[in-house]
Amino acid sequence: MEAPVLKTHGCGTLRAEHAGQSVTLAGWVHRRRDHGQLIFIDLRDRDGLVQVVVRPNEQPDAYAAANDVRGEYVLRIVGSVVERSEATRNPNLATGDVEVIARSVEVLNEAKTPPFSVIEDDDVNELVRMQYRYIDLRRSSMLEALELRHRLNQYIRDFMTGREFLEVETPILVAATPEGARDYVVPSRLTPGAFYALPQAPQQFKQLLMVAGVERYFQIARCFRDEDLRADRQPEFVQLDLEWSFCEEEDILNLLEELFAGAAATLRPDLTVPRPFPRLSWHEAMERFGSDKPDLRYGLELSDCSDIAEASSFGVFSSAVAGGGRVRGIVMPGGASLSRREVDAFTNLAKTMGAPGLVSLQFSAEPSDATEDDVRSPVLRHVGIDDARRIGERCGAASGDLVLLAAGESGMVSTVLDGIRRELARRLDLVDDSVMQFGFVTDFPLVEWDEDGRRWDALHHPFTAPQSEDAALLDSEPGNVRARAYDAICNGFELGSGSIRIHERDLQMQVFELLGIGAAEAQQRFGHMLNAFEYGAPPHGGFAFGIDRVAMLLAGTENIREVIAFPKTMSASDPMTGAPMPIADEQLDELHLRINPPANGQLR
RNA sequence: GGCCCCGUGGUGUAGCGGCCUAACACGCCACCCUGUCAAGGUGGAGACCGGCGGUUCGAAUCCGCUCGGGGUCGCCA
Repeated sequence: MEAPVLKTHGCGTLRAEHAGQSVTLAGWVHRRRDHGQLIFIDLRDRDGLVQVVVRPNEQPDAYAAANDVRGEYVLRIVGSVVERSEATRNPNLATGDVEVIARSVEVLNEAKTPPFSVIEDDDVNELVRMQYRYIDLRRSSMLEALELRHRLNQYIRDFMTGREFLEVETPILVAATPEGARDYVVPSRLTPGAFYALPQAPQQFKQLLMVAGVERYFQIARCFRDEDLRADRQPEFVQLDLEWSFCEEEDILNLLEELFAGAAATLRPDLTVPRPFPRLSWHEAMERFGSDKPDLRYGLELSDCSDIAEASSFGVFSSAVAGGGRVRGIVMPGGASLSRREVDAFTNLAKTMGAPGLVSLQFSAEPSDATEDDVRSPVLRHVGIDDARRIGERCGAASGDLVLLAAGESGMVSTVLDGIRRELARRLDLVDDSVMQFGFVTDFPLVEWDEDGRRWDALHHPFTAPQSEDAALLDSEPGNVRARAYDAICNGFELGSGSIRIHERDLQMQVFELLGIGAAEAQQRFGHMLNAFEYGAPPHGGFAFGIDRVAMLLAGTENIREVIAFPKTMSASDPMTGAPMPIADEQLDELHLRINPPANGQLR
């Protein structure tokens, strides 16, 4: 690093080879140890820590200044690097072979006692951390997260540049899109009553860049979605957005595999990244794991017992199947020894995810030759020993195992068993933190039926191409049309998704129609896309993945806020700046806006 | 929108109906101390228990509402 005027060296950079040199350091007081006639100051800057020694006899002024110094004071120290004696070296410190004998100690700024420790990695209330984020970010784990993110961005830029992708910036003030996520909206002053939206993704622009002949585009793009937050979801986030002309699925998946594997190897060489990345179809993922983003680090696969249930005399089972639903199960190895109370805990978990309950079967013998005495279940007399045996065998249960079954609407059953599966993996300690298990999920359905809206909705987005062999089904059975769409997953998280796009006007119109967007509406809302398709649009496809999430996984945390410098709370607010906040009446007037208070009358 | 968890000195926790005019650790302040590096020693300050209301002779402890934080289902094309 080029030294600025006020310092010559980074604190953490000093080594034995610097011994004898005069240095000027500047940084924060990490710790101060006062021995009366000898004061040690651990001085911290971005490079790390070094011990500064201040003695009264040699430099009375420096000593006097050091006496008044407190934690987090900003100091400038002029002194000499000396090698420590053998007995006083500190092997736990990178700079532990040396120390700096201070000639002068200058207080550049004082500091109040921080609201929480910069030193300890305490579990401090996140609200407080966010209120004082500038202090929180001083903690080494947070600084490391910032550095990791920087290096990830750097890696991505180099990688994409090396493959001749062109970084192009797209607008932040864009047109609103009624589909998909709720838009963040910005009022227009020059066009009273009109609004911009903040982009949910640069989707249309990047496709238009393909029409423009850019061929290979990428952007580290800021995206906005006004939806409820989660541990892995923020209202504004950063994506690597890419689009590629004349490519097919294989090109993109291979590119992504190289990118993810390379980034992981560079940033976290200590982690294992199994290759090639497994690929499974959406259908397979849902059948085997009940999730389109399964954690592939462990098994615990699901089994379908719908046929057994259909013929069952147990009403819960038969009516579930009769009503168009399914009955599926998962095995907990060794779960037969769980108490009723422990099994009920799983049922309660299932209830939080929408299941009326769970059916449990605990086998104390091999299911194939289990008698009624070998199966413990609250509903054994309803299910009957024969079906219990069949279910146990179907699920692959062994003696000593617990089978948990969910019955009902297919989507709910998947949600519930996915949740149970994750919980079982935790309980059974099957989650290997040293592995980043990437994978691809392919062949997503093109559309799904929206029961509330009574219409077909694009699963990915309306520009996704259908698979050519399914194109004939677009009119007859749209629900069975597979899209040329794919997701990247890792350790149970969705990293991002992409697709081969439609580049022909007619097909695009056909899909719009399927989605209930008539010709007039399509022209009005997507006219620019349709027009562009008439001026030589190349075949193209692309992808976008969340950089925050990748950074989170590389950092080994399950909370996205830990890798975002200034994140928002669950209510999408920033306790430090107070955003969002009311604006002045003059501002409202200028924008021709009036506040319409909510029914409960509560305003900030 | 639903459900779950949490809210006690600066920080993290304990206390879960009277023993609490609230305890412990770290931090903070003062004094002592020339080799520590989670320094040490002695002494000290600091919360009325998120807010409001209720139950009770009595509440940090029970109940209701509310605010805030976290998690999750729905939502996130």
